[in-house]
Amino acid sequence: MAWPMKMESAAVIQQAAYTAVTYPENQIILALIASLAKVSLTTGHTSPTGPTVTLVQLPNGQTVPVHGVIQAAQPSVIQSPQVQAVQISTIAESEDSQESVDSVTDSQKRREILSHDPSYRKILNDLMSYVPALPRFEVEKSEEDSSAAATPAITTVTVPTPIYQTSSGQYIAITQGGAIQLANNGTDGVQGLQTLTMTNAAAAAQPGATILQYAQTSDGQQILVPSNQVVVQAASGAYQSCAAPAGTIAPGVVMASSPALPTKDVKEEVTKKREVRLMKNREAAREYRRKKKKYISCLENRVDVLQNQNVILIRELNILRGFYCHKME
DNA sequence: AGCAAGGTTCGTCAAGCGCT
DNA sequence: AGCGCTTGACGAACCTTGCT
Repeated sequence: MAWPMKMESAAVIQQAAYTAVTYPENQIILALIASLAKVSLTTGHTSPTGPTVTLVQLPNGQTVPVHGVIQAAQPSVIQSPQVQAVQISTIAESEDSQESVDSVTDSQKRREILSHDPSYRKILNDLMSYVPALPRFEVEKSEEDSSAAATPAITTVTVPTPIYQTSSGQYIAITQGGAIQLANNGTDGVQGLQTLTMTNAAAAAQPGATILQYAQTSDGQQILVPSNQVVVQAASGAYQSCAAPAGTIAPGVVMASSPALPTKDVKEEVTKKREVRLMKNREAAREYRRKKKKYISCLENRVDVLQNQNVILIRELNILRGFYCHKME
């Protein structure tokens, strides 16, 4: 078809050149574009209110001011997935492909969400490490990280998560309010839910203290209690917890620790330490695998982005080839 | 349904690294 | 040096799939 074309072709050339020059890996394409079209691009300044005006000098010496169609120099797709998505959708629309529009919209949304993901940003930064001129994403601390940071040190160090599992598979969660919830492992978890009410007399952690203590439930099972809490058994038989001033126990209260835990038994101590270590490592392994999965999914998304970008560039190259051949005739 | 092969998930161990 | 965290490797248990 005949180009209504000077403007459009110039815009395409400029867009292609811009796209290519933005990504170092596209230098070959850029060289090809330059050799094919033999155009020189002069990007005008962007007024605060108006669009960029780009002067495109065509091989015959004619200078074409290009408005509107050519967007002002914008951040690279590689920097920002959202921008890439816009570019893709523009071209997809011109291709009259509803399917690709839909998929692009989906991926746009997906990338928009992902762009806020620290793992994704880290990947992007890694990928951009060979493009020093381009700005980096600031890797945000994830929610878990920030929440972990806000957690008092004593809690994190001694008990990473207040959920414990007994030797019989029961799960024990110690809530913020100090209640102990018991849940049976397996399908009947709800049925087996029990609650031991605990009164947390002082929320403040005692820094530096590492106390391993076990409370015994009604069915004789031992449970691990955070080191900043002392579990005592009141006269009524109810279990209570209070802040544990390091090494001191209020007189007159009966410790509910298991009789099977003689404090001077080194073997027991070693066993308990090992259990804590295993529990921590178990949690760490879970967390590591979770992060790994997230990272892999981000990489997969990155593959999608680059594949789309590749399609765009090839398309633009073909257009330019056609334009060049047309000019030569 | 039963079985085997392959895949996935999870817990554990151990090495390495950074921090104090 | 000791400690805690991260991460690769390994094995066990469980799940999925294809075949008979």
